[in-house]
Amino acid sequence: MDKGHFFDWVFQVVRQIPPGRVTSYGAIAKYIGSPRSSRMVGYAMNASHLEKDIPAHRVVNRKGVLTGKLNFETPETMERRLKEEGVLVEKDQIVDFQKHFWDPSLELEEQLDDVL
DNA sequence: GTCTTGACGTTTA
DNA sequence: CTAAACGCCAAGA
Repeated sequence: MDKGHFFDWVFQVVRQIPPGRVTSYGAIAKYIGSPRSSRMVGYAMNASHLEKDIPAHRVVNRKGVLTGKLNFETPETMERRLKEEGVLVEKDQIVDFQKHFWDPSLELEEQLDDVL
């Protein structure tokens, strides 16, 4: 609940994204309790390259477009990694985005329920 | 303390 | 249908 942990929350959620799945900035923002802070999620991703084990390539905008691919080591890294995980990408856009979509507010809820 | 900048999302023209 | 503008909120200067 600490304000300064906004980035950390984002990082934690992104780490939970399973391979072959993708999510949106808005979904993460909503999950951490700031539905209007979708931009901040992307902003946090910008710093994610400093962190470790942050699959930022699995985070795209609501349309499923690889907006931040230029921010990666190389512009092709994001698309290549997604394809390696079985996610088809056509012109910087994920094919069947909704099909691969992973909603933390849903998926993580089941995990919590399973733990409880 | 203010001002600028964004890997976004929604609303209007 | 596409394009542009607005709103949103946290960090860095």
